[in-house]
Amino acid sequence: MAKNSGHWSQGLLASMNDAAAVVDADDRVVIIKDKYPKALFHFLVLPRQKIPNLKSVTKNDLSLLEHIQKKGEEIAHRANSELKFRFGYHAVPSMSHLHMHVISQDFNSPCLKTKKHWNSFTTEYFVDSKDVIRQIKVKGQFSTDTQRMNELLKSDLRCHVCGKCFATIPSLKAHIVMHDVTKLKDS
DNA sequence: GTTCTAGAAC
DNA sequence: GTTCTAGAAC
Repeated sequence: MAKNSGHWSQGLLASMNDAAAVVDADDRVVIIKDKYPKALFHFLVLPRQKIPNLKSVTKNDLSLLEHIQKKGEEIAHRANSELKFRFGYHAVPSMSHLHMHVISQDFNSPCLKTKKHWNSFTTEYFVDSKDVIRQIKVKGQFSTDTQRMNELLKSDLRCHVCGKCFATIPSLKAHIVMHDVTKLKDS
């Protein structure tokens, strides 16, 4: 076993080979359930090709990125066609191996516990797949302001539906369950 | 990425 | 006294 292969940041590689985690796969991608889902439905779409992160993506990978998004939209619709979903990448991911999040916008999950969790899915730290693809098309590569992104994670807790601010995670969570996320579809 | 927990915040 | 957050993890 190579050094570091068992490190927590390599966990997605193990999950890709875990039959219990995999929900779908084809010749180019594997789709797994997030081990600690931050919403009712939370999947990760990973390319079989070993791409560490967005920084190593080039124009040669555009069709793969589009395939990843298409497969994500499919699994979301199959999981629940009523809920609003978002499809995108963390600007500064913790886990190695490129992965696109497919996450329903209820954020109703006991695994969502911290300000970092919340802000990583509701601020610009979450980059829509469409915007990643657009940037690769225009600039040929993905770039991000890491320092600014890490500051965004410390932003005040703000409801992603109505914009109201909250002092604590529990008060925010009590608030967001009152929004009917099925009504947000296509908004 | 999570777990654990000290001490801040209430 | 309890809730909640934030930083270390060798």
